[in-house]
Amino acid sequence: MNLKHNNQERAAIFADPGVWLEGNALQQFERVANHEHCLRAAGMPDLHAGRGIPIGAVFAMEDAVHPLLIGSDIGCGVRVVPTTIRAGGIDKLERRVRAVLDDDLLAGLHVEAMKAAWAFGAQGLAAVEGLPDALRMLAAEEPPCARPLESSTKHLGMAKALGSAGGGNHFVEISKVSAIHDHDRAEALGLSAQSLVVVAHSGSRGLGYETQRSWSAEPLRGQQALKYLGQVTGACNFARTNRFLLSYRMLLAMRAARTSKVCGSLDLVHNDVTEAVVDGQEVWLHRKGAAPARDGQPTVVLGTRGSATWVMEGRGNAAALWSVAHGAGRRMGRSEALGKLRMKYKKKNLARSASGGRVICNKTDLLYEEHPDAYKDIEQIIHSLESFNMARPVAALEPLITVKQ
DNA sequence: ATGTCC
Repeated sequence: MNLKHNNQERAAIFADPGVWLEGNALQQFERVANHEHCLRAAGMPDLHAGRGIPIGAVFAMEDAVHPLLIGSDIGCGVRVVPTTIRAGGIDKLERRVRAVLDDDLLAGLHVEAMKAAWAFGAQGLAAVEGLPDALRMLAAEEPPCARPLESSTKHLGMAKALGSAGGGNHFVEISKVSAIHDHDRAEALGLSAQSLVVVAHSGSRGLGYETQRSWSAEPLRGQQALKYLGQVTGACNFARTNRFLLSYRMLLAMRAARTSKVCGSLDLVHNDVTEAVVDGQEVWLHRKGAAPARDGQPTVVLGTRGSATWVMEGRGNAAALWSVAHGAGRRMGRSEALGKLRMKYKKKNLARSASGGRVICNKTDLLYEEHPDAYKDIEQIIHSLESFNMARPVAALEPLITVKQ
């Protein structure tokens, strides 16, 4: 690769030789890495092309914050909620999931919930009177969030997006712990063999989209940067709350929406900007589809609806900018997947994945675009993360019921 | 990705 090197480690892609990387994605990565203020760049093994900016990468930028590197889905991430419920009959579970999808989770308190979400994250829902008691009790267990500088009034129109996954690769699912690789770590996280787990992948919906739209493509410094970062904080709080609510809905279906049945939770943001020190220098760490992987801290790498999601333990690899892949990474673009997979699979066969999981999705195109075949092999991604000492496996979560709506 | 193009 033709990268300007200050030293050999300045920009690198952390993927095993066997991991396929699309030429366009490599070009996009190279272009950002060669930016004059990019101190370091790390490409994850799930690197794939985005709209100008590659997805599955981390960029350490000196001097300024670059909203363009974050894009519209500010605060996008993954939540994992382990439970004490043992995997059982899937038919009954699917019926219950379908039943709860019609409920109004927020009981008509969308605006109040959104204000609380923006300012305090999921914990804020505990203080919203009128919400269901079970929801408020679970919310009270949530960790506190950073406080944004501004209020949320500008984005109140986005309130109704709270509690639904959105489009694209977003989903909420019920999985089971199908394999445990590190018993001590798994136990510490509340993950026991064959127990049910909720996995939610979603972001800040239209709120992040509007935030991004309100800024130009220019890098931000000083007061401008602070203002943007405050909005990122609010969008991240909103996105975390959204994942909390998506998870809560699945917990309701599992009859597990109470603190005694929930074994903690993980919530990892893979699309944001944070402060860090790289090579002794303060930088803005832009994560674009890359999950944090600090030493000894848990992280999550998403599979597909037909392959396992992995809970891992970060190794704090500084060369990889303390990050891991956020998922399997696309092998095919959306239109490519639509074209190729429509030939290969009949629509009626898409309601179940090859591994037997159920899929609840009323958009036919999305079923093809997000088909497991459109993604790289998750095992290769996990192996890459191990071989580069970025993270090590803790437990595999096999999807049982995937909801995309 | 997007209260997403009608």
